[in-house]
Amino acid sequence: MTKDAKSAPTLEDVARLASVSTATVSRSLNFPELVSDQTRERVQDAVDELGYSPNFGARAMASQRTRTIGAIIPTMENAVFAQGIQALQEELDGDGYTLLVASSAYRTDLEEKQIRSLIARGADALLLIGFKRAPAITAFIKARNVPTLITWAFDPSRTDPTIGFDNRHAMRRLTEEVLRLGHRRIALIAADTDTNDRVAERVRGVAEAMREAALPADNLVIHRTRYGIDTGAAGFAAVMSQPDRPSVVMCANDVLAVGAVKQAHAMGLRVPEDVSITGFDDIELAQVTTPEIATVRVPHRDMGRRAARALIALLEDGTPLESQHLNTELRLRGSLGPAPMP
Amino acid sequence: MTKDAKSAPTLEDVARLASVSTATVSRSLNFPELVSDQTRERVQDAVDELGYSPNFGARAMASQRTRTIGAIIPTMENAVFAQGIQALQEELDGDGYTLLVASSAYRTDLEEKQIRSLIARGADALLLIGFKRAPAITAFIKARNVPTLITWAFDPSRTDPTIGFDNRHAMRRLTEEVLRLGHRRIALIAADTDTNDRVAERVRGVAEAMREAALPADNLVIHRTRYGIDTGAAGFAAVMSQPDRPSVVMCANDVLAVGAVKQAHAMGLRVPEDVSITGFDDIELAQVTTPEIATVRVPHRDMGRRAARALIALLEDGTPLESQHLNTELRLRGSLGPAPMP
DNA sequence: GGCGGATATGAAAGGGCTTGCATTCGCGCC
DNA sequence: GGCGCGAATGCAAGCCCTTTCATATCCGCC
Repeated sequence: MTKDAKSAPTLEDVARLASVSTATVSRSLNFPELVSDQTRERVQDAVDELGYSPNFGARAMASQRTRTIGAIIPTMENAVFAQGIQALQEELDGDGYTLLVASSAYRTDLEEKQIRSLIARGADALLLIGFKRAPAITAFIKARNVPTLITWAFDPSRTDPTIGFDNRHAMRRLTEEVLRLGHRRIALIAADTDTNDRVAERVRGVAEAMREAALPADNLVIHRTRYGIDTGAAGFAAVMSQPDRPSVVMCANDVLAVGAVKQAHAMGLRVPEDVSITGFDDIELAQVTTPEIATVRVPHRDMGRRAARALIALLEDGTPLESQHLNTELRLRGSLGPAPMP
Repeated sequence: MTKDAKSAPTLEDVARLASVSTATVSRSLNFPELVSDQTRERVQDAVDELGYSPNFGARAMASQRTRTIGAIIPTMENAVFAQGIQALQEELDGDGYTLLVASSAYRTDLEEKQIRSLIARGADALLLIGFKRAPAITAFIKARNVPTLITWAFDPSRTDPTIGFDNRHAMRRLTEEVLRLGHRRIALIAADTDTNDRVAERVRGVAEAMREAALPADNLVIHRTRYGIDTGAAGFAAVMSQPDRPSVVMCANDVLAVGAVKQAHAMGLRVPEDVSITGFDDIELAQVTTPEIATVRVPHRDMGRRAARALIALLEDGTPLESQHLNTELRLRGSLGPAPMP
């Protein structure tokens, strides 16, 4: 009856039970090789008997590290980031690191709050999506000396360590393919580009390809909306109800594209005979519609895994973070076909 | 030049700059009403100037609470839990609580690890999915005195505080509807029931309805598999390649059902003319296929919100957790039709 | 037998915050 | 004018661990 039922056993409780000092218990748990077999066993027994597990806060405070990586993603509601984060998590887990995930709902103010919170929680490093954020928060991270890795984007002109892909280039290639199929009037459904630089790049990619093909800017209609199947559907309805209908509706991600396909069905339009639809990301969702969605394959898992490896190498051996450029691939599927004859 | 560029400013730094004691700074931040306007202002200025934010570990240690709720969900890879968790998070956030989410990949051993980790991190309360777990870990939670709320399930015979719905009853009602449409041979694609009690209940619900309709147990074929669109497709292919084809393939969740629909297309089977398909959960995904999937609507968001409210009420005012039974609703959609004439 | 050098352990100093208790101050009131 | 009281603040203990430095022990070897 030596312990209060209410509160967790501490190192000291274990030490007392094992008749050693707290230092020895700590070593026995963290550096078993520094302790004699006999002692280690006694300590282990005590630990088991008490059901001891170390207090994270105290440990963080004493050791000044947490083996915790913080990641902030824009949303958990759809699968866009799920795979990459899952891979990140698995890889970190294998090396005894814990991933803390927060979601910002695509809001920069929330992202800032989450960044502060993760740093306050002692995250040894951060993983963020995209480049765009307020200078103040970037400065804060720098001042706190927290290593930070950017993903889901790539920009050679930036010096921030990045493991990602070139959104603009990928979208440009997809657009070139679209143009090759004879499409001339393009609608683009995309999220807000002010806070989402990946989308801004994708939009730019479309524009670039069109410019290069000497098409007037008027031939591109951009519809802004939140991400969602429902908003994709609404967006599709909106762009298709205009006087000069586009022959292809490109979507800045697959979730929107799925909504678009759904809406096309609802409006009695055949895809791709009447209208083509494209997406971006190549999440599983892209292959459940009929027809399947033509899209850009993003190496989500690979990106997550590499990010984990880079962060671990940094934290364990001090290997500096180095940017890595990953390739995307076109996935041309049934939803994209030749432009209908006028 | 009073601070080391490497390390974060502390309460003491702020206190010094504001010419007050650390106690006053602490109070000024946590209980502003206890401090004079003038002092509060000085403190705030110092905080801003230094870019101070409190060290979470130290705070947790000193105050013995973290305003953090831990949740462990089986997977983040699909949307089954996403909505509920999102709602939970939003509601907690509004009251200054932080949600820590971990995923267990449907593995009990991982879930245990995560539970320990969340408790070590000082979670003030836990939210878990379903009832099934090892007695040892339940005892551990009890010993640590961490309030725990169960969700995504409901079992009146259990005393554990639960906010959820009755999986068995829901599936039974859906099955009754299936039988009413003349189906007699049923295939059921479901995840492993040993570790997943929600699924076990759903399976039981189907069996109950069939027994009540005096159908022999042989008329139900159960195919076990992991959750996934691909595994759903494979499962569908498997059950449909057997000699005595079922007229309906019921799936224990929508993700599997989507895979089934996809596979039906691939096999040239018309849904529901040749074969009916049903799901469970009513996630967004269920409405992107053609035809849309008949399923059971689960009040995800409501569940998340209520869970948050209950936990906050407990932590703030000591209001004991009370179980709440939420209702599900059938969503009969195009994928379910009358059994074909033999 | 005694000494050097591993090897194993202990004592104690933080690390940053909260909070009970003590102290100070200014005010109203008798 | 002095007393009591509430408001504002300070002091210092305590939360639980890690880690440096010192100490104790044991071994082999000259």
